[in-house]
Amino acid sequence: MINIDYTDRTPVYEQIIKSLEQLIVLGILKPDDKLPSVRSLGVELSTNPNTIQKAYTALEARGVIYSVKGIGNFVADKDIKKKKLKEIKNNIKELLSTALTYGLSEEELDNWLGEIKEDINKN
Amino acid sequence: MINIDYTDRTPVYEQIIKSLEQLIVLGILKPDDKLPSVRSLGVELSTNPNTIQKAYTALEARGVIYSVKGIGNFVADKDIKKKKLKEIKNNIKELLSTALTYGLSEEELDNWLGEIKEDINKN
Amino acid sequence: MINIDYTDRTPVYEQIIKSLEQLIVLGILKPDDKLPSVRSLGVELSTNPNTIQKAYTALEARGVIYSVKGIGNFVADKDIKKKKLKEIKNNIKELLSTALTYGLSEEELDNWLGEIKEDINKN
Amino acid sequence: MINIDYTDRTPVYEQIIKSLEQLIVLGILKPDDKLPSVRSLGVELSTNPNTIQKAYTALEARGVIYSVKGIGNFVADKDIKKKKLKEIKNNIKELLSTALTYGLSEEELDNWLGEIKEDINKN
DNA sequence: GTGGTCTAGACCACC
DNA sequence: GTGGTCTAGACCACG
Repeated sequence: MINIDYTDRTPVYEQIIKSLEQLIVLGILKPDDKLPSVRSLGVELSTNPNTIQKAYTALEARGVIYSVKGIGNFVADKDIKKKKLKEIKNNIKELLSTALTYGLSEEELDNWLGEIKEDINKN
Repeated sequence: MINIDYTDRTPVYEQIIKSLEQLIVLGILKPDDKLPSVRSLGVELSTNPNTIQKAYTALEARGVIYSVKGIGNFVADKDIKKKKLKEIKNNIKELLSTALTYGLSEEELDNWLGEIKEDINKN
Repeated sequence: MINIDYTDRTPVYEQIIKSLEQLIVLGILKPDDKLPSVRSLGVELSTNPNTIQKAYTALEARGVIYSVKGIGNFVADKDIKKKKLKEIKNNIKELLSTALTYGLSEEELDNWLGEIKEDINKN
Repeated sequence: MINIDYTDRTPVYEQIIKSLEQLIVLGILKPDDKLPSVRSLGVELSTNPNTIQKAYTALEARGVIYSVKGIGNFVADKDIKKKKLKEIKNNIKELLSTALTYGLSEEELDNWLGEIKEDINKN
């Protein structure tokens, strides 16, 4: 379920975080579901268990999962979806505003959005 | 013209690259304009000339500037603008498509875009 | 496997780049093979790790290798061979065309090529 | 008659040397012809007179030109052509031999040469 | 003065 | 341990 791209410059632990958050947002992992153990996921992704641990610790700090000592890690939050969508919206806003300072006219912008929506619908 | 945020975790040389590209895209630096010398910019940004050199070398590798030994570095490309806008467009497309896989309806998406455009026009 | 000529005026880091590209083209280093670490190669070539780093960074920018932080650098491209051969072909073409503008007749040219091929076959 | 490409990484004075040698090989500048003065060529190429002087000094060291104090610089050698052609031949030989070590078969090589000759004849 | 290369030594993030 | 960034200081080639 999780794919790591070692070619990518983004750290492995961040890729794991992103993947897990996605699985939760998509509802594939539901609240109180048990996450794979640090060791087993380490084997599966052929990466260092420390790296998995780092990802889990970060997710716990964000309140996305909670850990029960000696038992395992579990999905916590139901509101990641909202947070993620808000995040995406802000990113888009920032991108569009820099595009405008780069001289993109409002008309071109509307063309862009049209094209993008078409493109996405194709796939 | 260039501001470095030393508290920012993104490398100084990348901040320099980004700033210079922006100045070029905005037309403040035009083709064949001379860039500040590695030493002078080093003093100005109170950073090491090697760091500036690294940024300049990277920009040259990308074809954004060209360098003449013993003379200086100069703006090369007139098409960075297009490239940058394309880059931004692709980023937006990716963000929107993940938003949709996260369950955003087309209607909500249009609301988003409306709000975003309003927000930007305010400033 | 890599030899550096410090009396040569071409920069050390370029010599390293050239050597590594050759090892890859010759198939001695294959895709996803791990390159020596910047530090170990630095010791081996009795040069500064920064110089190795510079070579690796340039190779990564060209898409010849990819780097994984904390792990190492790895061979990426399988098509360097084609690129290199194309490069050579273009160089030959340029040389021959200037030879012709210098007044070399087509007959002499064919003699040349014959001699050259003989010469190479001897060794 | 002389074009300098400041984008090119090869030093200006070497570009000047190459250009002058070419003019001589092509017979545009003939033995005992007077070369432009250091100052006038400096103005023409909008480059530093020192740079021109450096080129002239190098050409004199190679026996391609001779200088008469207070009078000017003059074309000397009639055999540059042979030297140049020999040089080109050696370069081609080297390129071909590396191409072969890179795994180019003799058959492919013959194809190459055919294509190259065609290409040149077109222009 | 300008770019470019290199060294020595340090520090950080990642695994 | 690995890559990556940065500093300080030096030297060379070029114009």
